[in-house]
Amino acid sequence: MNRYGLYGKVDDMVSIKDIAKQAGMSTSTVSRVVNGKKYVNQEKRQRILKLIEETGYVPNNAARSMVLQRSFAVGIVISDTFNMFQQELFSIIERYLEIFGYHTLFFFVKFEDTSEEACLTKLKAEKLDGLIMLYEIKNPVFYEYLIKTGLPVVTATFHYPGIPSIHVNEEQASMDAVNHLINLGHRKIVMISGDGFTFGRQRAEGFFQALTAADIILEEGGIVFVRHYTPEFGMYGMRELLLRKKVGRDFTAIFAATDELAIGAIRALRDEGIRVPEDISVVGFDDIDIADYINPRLTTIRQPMKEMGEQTALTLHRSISGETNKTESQTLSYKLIIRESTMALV
Amino acid sequence: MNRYGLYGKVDDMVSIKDIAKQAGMSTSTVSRVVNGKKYVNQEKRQRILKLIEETGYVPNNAARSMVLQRSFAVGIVISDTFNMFQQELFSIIERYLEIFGYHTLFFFVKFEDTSEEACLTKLKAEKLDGLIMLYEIKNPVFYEYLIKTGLPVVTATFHYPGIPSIHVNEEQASMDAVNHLINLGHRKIVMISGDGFTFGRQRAEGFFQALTAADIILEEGGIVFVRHYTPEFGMYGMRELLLRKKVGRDFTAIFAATDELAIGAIRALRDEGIRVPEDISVVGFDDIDIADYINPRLTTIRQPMKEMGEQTALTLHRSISGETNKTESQTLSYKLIIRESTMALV
DNA sequence: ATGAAAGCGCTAACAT
DNA sequence: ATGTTAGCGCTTTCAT
Repeated sequence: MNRYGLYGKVDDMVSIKDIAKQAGMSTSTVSRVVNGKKYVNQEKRQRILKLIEETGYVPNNAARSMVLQRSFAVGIVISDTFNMFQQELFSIIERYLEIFGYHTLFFFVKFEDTSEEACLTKLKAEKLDGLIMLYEIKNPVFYEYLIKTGLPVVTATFHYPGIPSIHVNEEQASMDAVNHLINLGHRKIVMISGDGFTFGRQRAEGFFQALTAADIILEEGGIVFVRHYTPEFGMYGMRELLLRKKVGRDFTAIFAATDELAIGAIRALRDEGIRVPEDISVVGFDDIDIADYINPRLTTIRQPMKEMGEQTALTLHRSISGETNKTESQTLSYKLIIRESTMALV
Repeated sequence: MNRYGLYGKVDDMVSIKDIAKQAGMSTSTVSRVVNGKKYVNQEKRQRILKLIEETGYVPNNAARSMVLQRSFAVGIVISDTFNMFQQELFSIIERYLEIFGYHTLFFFVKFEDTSEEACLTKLKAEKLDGLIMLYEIKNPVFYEYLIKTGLPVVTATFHYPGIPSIHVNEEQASMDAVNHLINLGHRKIVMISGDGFTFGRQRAEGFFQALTAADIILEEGGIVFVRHYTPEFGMYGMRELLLRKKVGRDFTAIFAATDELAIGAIRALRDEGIRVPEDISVVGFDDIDIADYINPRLTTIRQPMKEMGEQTALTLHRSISGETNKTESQTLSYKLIIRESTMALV
């Protein structure tokens, strides 16, 4: 190992000094050119530009970040097992962030307990301009740090007191989903949700409320909470429900807290020869891309992903830029998408 | 805007100086403690450790990266519209990279022409320890730069001359997939692939070869190349095929270059009332998680994702560490997974 | 309009 | 065992 890099090759990275030397000028002048400042002679500017072009010079981020005391980078905190909805969302966010001129740093948090702490440590090591949270960290210390340092933050798909968030009214949306089932004549409705995050509880809450509003009494064991919002766990959840309840007699419809849960549930039903929607209607939540391609095509709640991503990035950008228009949380509108997985009770 | 950060709050980031001052020692000593070096008095070490704990001090990455002339970060170049296979793959890679002590920087490349260039520029701005490519950059200049600088690189799922890669024998695997169909009695087989990347052509090549080996002549128009490997384009591709060919008479089976293409194809077939596998057998490629959950469950080629991810990370790590055991490319073994979407021709 | 010099936070070589 | 110092690449006063 030598100063030219670990792998024993000469690090022929060109620096601002190289450009300056070759141009016969000072680094200050080069810096001015690079940053498009005024007060540089046109000829010299051209010469430097040419040199930059030829050498492929790009300013070093770390050095830049040091002097400027900022990184032009925003962090995105996300589950390392992000689901399709989250993927689509962060792809959109990332694209907007790039438009606004930020780099994006991902902080994947794993399901283990130590991971949230590790995430905070990694965060601190960067001079982030801002942070977007797509994963609901549980440890309050994390939020305390964010608030203490005054780092601009926005959360999406969940809310934490004192931090602007972009989200949908989960309860309301879930009520709409369940009401769709009720309007179709279903009275015996069960649910699969997850115990992991707030949205899982909120969606369950909406489920309860819709039932209550329709004077339906949820039977004992009519809801299961699984560990992850994946097809696999949707399948497990459905199997559990099937053990507890008899199709037709005990339930004719099911509300899954996410599309992926719904997909797993449908498979479990199919494994038992139960047809969707003829025997059981299924409604999901999120409207991930694939929801329109599976068999049967899934009835679900569409979250306005594009708008969510855009607003999340924009809100953060405004917060970073110091536009102090008290960026409050935004509740975006969702939409019930009726497809093939639900039908009227016969 | 002030020197305390853009957003007008005091940047109470603690630095090594703060710790040193509070401890009444020099920054060198603190640095030694932070980096677990020897030659520090036990008492002092304890005191410093306590201070670090209390203040929540974490060394600044940018500064570290500057002196050390390396970042402890490896870049991952990936499509901004990465598919499920790629997602699963990079999640695994990211996990191993973390185990090896690297940060991960993502470089999303978009479909636009300018994006590859922009990616290279962003790359240069970082003092990366290494690079993993999951997206097949077309511009040779990119590779030239990598080779010229001697940056450790490994590509996964594709190969570029002179750069170690981790992959599967795409042609062979495709031949196996098609042979499965042939063994089932199918002789009239069509294909949907994409024109984007090498693997799309390789999979098509395997398709041709399997046909040739079985003395089957591919009819004109029996293969369509779509723009993206998504369900949506799988649907378009299938519709095109349906326009050209008559089910049963002209084809009884289809090979899709990816599972996502297969999923879209199946939906297009269903839209026309054509049953899978009764009327048409379908085989995909990748074995993404969802392949086992859709209806019908998909017959496909399983790529050894876990092993690919592990080997990719490991190979890069070795390359960075200077273990010069000429890390050659590795061809990993795949497996045909037979599920419900294929059946014997009746 | 341009350059010299200081300094961002950190590590390592050198001195003690 | 510990401190002093130089310097990583860059930007920005401050002179000129």
